[in-house]
Amino acid sequence: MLTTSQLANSAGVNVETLRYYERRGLLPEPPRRASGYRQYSQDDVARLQFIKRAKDLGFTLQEVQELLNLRVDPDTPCAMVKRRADLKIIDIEAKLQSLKRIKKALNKLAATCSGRGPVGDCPILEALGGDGTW
Amino acid sequence: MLTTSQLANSAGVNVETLRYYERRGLLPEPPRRASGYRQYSQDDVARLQFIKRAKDLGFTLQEVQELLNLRVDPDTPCAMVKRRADLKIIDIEAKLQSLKRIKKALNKLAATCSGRGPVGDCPILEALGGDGTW
DNA sequence: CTTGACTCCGTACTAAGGTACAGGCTTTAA
DNA sequence: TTAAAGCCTGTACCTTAGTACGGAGTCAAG
Repeated sequence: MLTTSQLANSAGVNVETLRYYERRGLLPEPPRRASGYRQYSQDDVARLQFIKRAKDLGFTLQEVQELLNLRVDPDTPCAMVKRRADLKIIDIEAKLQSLKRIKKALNKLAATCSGRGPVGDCPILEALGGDGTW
Repeated sequence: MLTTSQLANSAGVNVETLRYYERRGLLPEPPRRASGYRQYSQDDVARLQFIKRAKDLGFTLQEVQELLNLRVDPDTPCAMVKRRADLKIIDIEAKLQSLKRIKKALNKLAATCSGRGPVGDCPILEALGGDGTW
């Protein structure tokens, strides 16, 4: 069982952020001690970490919530869950492609740099294919 | 040569956003016609598209600017450019790992869904390793 | 040569995602 | 047993990234 600040520290976020996430429904309301202090579990650590990472990947809190709520339950037809999951996968695949592109461009830049000779004005854009086609 | 709205349409962004990016220094000030109308080039299309994609990947406009400004020029020591590029690459590698993880989890969820049998309360978190270790 | 669509600039407003108090209890360690 | 540190709630404030005017000049089709 950990306290508010311990949970916050575990993910490197502000204590106030936890309350904000609770209000938004991203973190479930944790049990309280008699004093009213929140008591978090190890599950909450994993959940918070997931939120943080997904957010850093460009997902909005709304989308993060959708990801966390994707589950097989009696109230949601199986096919619908699958459809939603598949949509997210497509989205993620596009992000993977873009990231790999940028990474490749940076690698090229680093290599050019180690070498010699002039390069154009914007190596990043050039490395991305010149014609800007993704 | 394209007009403001043509450039905006090419990336699916608002016209006002272009002016905003120009103010922020993300888009260079384009040449003007006698009337004062902006004239954009094909390079600007590529640049704008890059900005949009990088933004969707969770980079802030500040970071996008840093990426675009990474270049080999006489005023920046080669080693420094390389160091910066390498740092960005590390950052991107972490993002790639996270994305792959989430994708794998979604695939597992979709598979579970197609099958039968009960699953836990939050398949996403479970699929991510159970113990939350990344 | 006019009319509707487009563009200009400056300024103000918005939405998302936090962040910071104030005032008042609770814990904990000396 | 008391002082410092931690936690509670509610409310107000902040930053980032746009978005939306208003008023005025410009362009292009009919």
